[in-house]
Amino acid sequence: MLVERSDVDARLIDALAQTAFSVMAVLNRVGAENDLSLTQLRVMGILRDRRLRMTALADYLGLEKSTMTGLVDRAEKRGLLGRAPSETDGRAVDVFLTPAGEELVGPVYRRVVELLAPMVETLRPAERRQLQAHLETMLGPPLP
Amino acid sequence: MLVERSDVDARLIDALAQTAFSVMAVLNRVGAENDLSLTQLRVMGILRDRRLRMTALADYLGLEKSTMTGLVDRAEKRGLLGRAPSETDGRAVDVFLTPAGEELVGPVYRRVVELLAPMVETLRPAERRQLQAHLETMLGPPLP
DNA sequence: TATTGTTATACTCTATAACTATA
DNA sequence: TATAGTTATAGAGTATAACAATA
Repeated sequence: MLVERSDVDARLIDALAQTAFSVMAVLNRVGAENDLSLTQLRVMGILRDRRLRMTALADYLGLEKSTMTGLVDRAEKRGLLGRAPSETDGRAVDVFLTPAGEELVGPVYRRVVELLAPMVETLRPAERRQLQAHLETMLGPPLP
Repeated sequence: MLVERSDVDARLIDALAQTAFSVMAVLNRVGAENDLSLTQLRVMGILRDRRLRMTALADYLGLEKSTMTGLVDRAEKRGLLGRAPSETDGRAVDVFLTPAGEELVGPVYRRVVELLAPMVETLRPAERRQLQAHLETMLGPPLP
């Protein structure tokens, strides 16, 4: 009998999906604790050390430009994000963290680490290093 | 200098979060290909081999009962899910996949595997087995 | 002409609060 | 009284289509 894909792979993929849901649950929870949606949390994380145009953000997140408009509108009203016209392209708009946004993103990040730590701590140090290496291999090179 | 948590752990947690976003992107995409939201996709996966009450589903997904009502309403209108009064509790409602729902869930699952396979295949077989074992350790025992 | 971003519109997801029916 | 589920309502996230301003 032919097998297209090994059983290990199917179980691995199940485990990846379940892990993804567990991690997302934590991110959603931390978001909720700070009145941030998952997407807003993500935007703030991305802008932590970058300043990006609306379109670049939309592309990175896989969203439409019009969706970004609403997302940034709401975060701007709360004083977390700012908009500024691009210096080099009259059509473009740069988005960045305000000081209040920067003040929020640090504690939020630490809270995520705090909540995910118990999961990670079920593994021994050597296993953690292996897991990290394997995940990083799967993810490929990071953003510049 | 004191360190509260090792650097490996912070990087591991970053890798876990990024992996989660990558997996979610695939699940969202497969959902979109089939006009299913992430949550509906998840409900269908859960009901693949179970029949659950509204409240049990809501608890499992971390949603309010009222949210489940709308979710199941829409899937029921599309003929994917069905409702039936519980045989043992006059207040309760069981939710289950219809034949059309069952027909959809198989190909959807295979499509998810197909799209996640390239990621997994960046690892060698021995590494995949390690990764699977580590993820399963972190996740703890599965649902009965 | 093509690209950047916004606006208008519509639908889904989600929660809270009030309600009905059953336990 | 407590629990299971629905309804009503409201806000956020999302996409599509049409638009204005700039390249």
